[in-house]
Amino acid sequence: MRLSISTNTGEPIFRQIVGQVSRMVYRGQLRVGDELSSVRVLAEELGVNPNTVARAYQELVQGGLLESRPGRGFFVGERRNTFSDEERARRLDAAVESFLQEAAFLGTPASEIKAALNSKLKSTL
Amino acid sequence: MRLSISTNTGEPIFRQIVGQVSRMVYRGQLRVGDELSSVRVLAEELGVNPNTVARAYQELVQGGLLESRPGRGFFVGERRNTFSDEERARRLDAAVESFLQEAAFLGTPASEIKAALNSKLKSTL
DNA sequence: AGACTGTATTATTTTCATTCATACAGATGG
DNA sequence: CCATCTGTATGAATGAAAATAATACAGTCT
Repeated sequence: MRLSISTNTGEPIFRQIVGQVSRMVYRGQLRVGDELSSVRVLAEELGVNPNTVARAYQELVQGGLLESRPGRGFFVGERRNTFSDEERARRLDAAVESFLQEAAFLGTPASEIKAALNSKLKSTL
Repeated sequence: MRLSISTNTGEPIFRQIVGQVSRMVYRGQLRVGDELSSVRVLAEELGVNPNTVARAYQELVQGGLLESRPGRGFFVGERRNTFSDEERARRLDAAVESFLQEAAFLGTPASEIKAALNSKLKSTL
């Protein structure tokens, strides 16, 4: 399933997994019905504890991207809206704000900010 | 200086300060030569430890936004490039990636992603 | 039956942000 | 000159969260 984690970034491992799987679903690299690596297998591949993977997968279930079939595995599900409009807007706003704060810290011009975003949106979707 | 922090978000306080000051400089709400609230005063205002504010300010000095004048205070300085092009590109890329991961997790359409970003770029700059 | 799956629980370790308590030196104004 | 601001530095303690570890149990599949 080709996931990669970094341990030096401060970004929690379970959150890295959530983010990467989210993007793979978003891009269509993972489609409805696809089965994910099992908790234990992915944990082995990444060299982390199974509990950590399980937590990430649970988060993705809560987020409406995955379905759990006990005894079988985790599968990409039909997208469900698990957040209220307010909650979703609030989280998106926080994400934008966080992004712009880092861009401002780096002194990145607005044009360059848009370019960086657009390039990633086009090249991967 | 109107800064606001939240303690429930998981985002470290010192990082919130760095981000907010960065944005104020980026917007021009803080201009070259302007003096910032002193470490102890801002700490009092925010109800946090002076060390936390000091750490944030130090980070902003490292980032090339502020200058420290011992015994006098912190001031907005002429913007210095303290990061190599590679480092800057790397950090910007990481920020974009993090942003897109959250957007993907929320299932936000590309059009909405751009809209959210553009609205913040226009309304504040 | 055996080997996988997810799930659950409890305890422990680790890491990091934050607080607390001081202390010291430079700058400033009365 | 002295009081009071400023930044800087240090070391210890606290707290919270992530991650690990060790099991155990139940469902599924061949």
